[in-house]
Amino acid sequence: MSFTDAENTTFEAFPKPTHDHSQCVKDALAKALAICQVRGVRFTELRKQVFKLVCTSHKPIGAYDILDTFQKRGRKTAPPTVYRALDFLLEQGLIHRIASLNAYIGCDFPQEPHRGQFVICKLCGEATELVSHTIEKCITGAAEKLDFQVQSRVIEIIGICSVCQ
Amino acid sequence: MSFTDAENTTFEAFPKPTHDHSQCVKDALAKALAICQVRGVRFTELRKQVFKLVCTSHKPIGAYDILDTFQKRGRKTAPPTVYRALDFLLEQGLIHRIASLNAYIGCDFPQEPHRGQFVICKLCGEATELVSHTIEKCITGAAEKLDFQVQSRVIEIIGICSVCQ
DNA sequence: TTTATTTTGTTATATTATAACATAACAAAT
DNA sequence: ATTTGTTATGTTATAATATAACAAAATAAA
Repeated sequence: MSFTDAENTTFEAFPKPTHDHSQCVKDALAKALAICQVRGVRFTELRKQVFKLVCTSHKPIGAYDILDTFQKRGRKTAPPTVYRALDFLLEQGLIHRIASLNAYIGCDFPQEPHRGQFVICKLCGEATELVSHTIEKCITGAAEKLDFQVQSRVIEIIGICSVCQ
Repeated sequence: MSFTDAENTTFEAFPKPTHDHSQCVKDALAKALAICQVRGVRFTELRKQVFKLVCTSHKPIGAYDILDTFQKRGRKTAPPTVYRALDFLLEQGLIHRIASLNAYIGCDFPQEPHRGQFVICKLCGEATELVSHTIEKCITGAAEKLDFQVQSRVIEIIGICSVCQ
């Protein structure tokens, strides 16, 4: 369930440790599948497996964590296999990359193209996504004044979440 | 020369290729020196050399570029030497790290502690710094609603600068 | 069912960053 | 000035993240 506040920021509440995560994964998978079907791109078994691993929790996961999991499961996997699947998922907007962590997280709003803005807890590692139109506007405004054509943004807010305080 | 706009965003104009860059370096060095003196921390020769290399241009520079330059100059240097100097400069707020590029850039406003917000040109690699209080407020607002304690942020805007269009 | 395209596998290597321990330089106190 | 503690740098090795280049397999299109 997502919220939209007075400043026109949409966000998911910070994931509570008690929430039913299997439902998150189920929902995310269903959405991803539907999106790929509509777009006529292939949600192959490999990509699905990588996506599921990224969605395993709301903590951003590293490419090599995914690799290790595959290998522990007995699947002989090399880095490019994982990175290619991640690249596909990034292109389709099904996941985001967290630059400050070199890690990947499932997208909460994959239906519509958007730029993720993230709030990341240093202690538990959990992260949640914002879509703030105010931040967007402010960035757009500053960019215009600089005569700068914006193509992408990295917005990551790091600190301590409500659960960990 | 920096500007402040109606949305309370302070920024440097995107560096023009014609600007007198030696003056930038001179100013930055003077500021850095003064700041270190006031704080009673040591702006050693190594740190100064690394700082000068970071300030060589307004393009964020990689740690290994700095390393290579030292080595080309005949100074036998290993990565930790460079990273430690960078860490010092980061701690003192004299430079910033650009997470999306794994690179480092001189700070335009080192006098006062602040969070850098960056606008980075994909084509020429040049970058400039913003200090937008509106973005700050928006982040703070969203964080409050999430009951989240903000410690740091990564704000990087990527696109095409006025010069490269 | 051949052909073209896309996806995945495989090997090697590039890039960025840090751990761990040794030495040197400096500062403070006798 | 000289010992002592502290900070900074040197050195070696390695960890962590990511990509290049080419081969094989799977799928889609003709």
